[in-house]
Amino acid sequence: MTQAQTEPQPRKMSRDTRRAQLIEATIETLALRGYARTTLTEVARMAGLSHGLVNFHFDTKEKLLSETLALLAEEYRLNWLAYLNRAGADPAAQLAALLLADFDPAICTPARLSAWCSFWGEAQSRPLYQAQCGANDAAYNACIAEICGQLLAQGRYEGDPARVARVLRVTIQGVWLDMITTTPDYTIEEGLATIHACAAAFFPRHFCAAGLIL
Amino acid sequence: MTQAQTEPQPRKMSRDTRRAQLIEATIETLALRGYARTTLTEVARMAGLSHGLVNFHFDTKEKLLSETLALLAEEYRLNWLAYLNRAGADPAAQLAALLLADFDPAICTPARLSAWCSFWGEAQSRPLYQAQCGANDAAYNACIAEICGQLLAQGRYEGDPARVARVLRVTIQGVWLDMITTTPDYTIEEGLATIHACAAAFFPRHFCAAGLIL
DNA sequence: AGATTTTGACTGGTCTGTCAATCAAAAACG
DNA sequence: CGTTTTTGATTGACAGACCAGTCAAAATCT
Repeated sequence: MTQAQTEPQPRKMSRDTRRAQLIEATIETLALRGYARTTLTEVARMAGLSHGLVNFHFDTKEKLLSETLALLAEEYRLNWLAYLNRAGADPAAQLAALLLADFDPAICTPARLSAWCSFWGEAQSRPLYQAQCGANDAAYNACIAEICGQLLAQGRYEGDPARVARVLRVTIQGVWLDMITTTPDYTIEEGLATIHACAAAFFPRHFCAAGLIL
Repeated sequence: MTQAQTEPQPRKMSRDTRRAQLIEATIETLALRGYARTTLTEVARMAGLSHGLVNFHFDTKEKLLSETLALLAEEYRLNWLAYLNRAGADPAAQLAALLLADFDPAICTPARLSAWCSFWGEAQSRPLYQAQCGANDAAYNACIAEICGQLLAQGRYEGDPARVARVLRVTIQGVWLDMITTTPDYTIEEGLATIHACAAAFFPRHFCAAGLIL
């Protein structure tokens, strides 16, 4: 999790355990060194293992990065789906849940945020990101747009659902970026407050700076 | 501007012209190949010149990238300052100018947006970005926060100036990201409409989806 | 001619992917 | 139950490729 050569570690571990360990080391390396300087040797050192083992488990560097992105995407997807399921049927509660989901401590980690950012930086020039996350992103966009549409109708607000949804979505993304680039980085609470201020601007009878009203 | 070996080109050009040409080729390469795969050979080929010339004019790859980022940052800064100066003293007009500035065709180019995105992806792990853009970003943030504060006071709106400003700022950034990553990419008009929808949510008596009111 | 730009080959270093050897655990055996 | 064999994970050295930076020679300009 942290650096290298800490515990002696059992020499032989299950395939899945090692793969998970190496993917975690990849996330840490992406965060610490950036995409361009993420090397197999660096990842291996971060995991406290040898270089050859990375190729043994993942064949190529590209597959390692691809599976790392897949893990991030899947844990992100499962997280907001879980929040959404717990929220019930009320659109305001659903929206509040979606906003909260992205600041869950399991998702909103410095290392994970930085890793996401590294992938975004390369996304434009590689099919990898779209192939891995395109469907997930589309599902999320459709979901938050649907919820915004319902809330706009229910509260008799004016506005285009797609645009309101897009503003909320990119505000979350932007706050994520801020949280890792600005110095000193601000807290999860401040990030959430910013999103809630945005939601309150669009839905003033349902949201305030502290979050959902009621 | 586009690919390589098009015109025969005069062999000897002024120092500054060549440098500008190589920087432009760097932007194109960053956009096309991403940060990690941007090599000096690639940049030189994009400019239709030889590899060695890049080192002749910029010494190191790092200096080339640094000066490329400096150019982007400076043309960005000059652009919004020019828009702001033309806007007069009214905070609503100033804010409208600031929002429009980021969608100026000279700034809001696919290649430039992609290049920015490449730098953001590496920003977290390298001091380069902060050193080059930290002051500019801080000035921009202070400026838009000041304007938002004035407009909030003038219009008797409620809200924290810093948070409103941050939402507007990251919405612009997020729309930029969307414009290059989503398929099919949407137009500058749709991007502007999204920003205006956001401004209208915070300042409903000054902005509508079409922009500044009055 | 002298100064400056431009080229392309070359070097040293780094990275990825391969592979034979090694090692630890499990399985088979006596 | 102790020993041997098998299996599969692990290592580190190595080869091939690529890249940044150097430089001597060539081309171009003044």
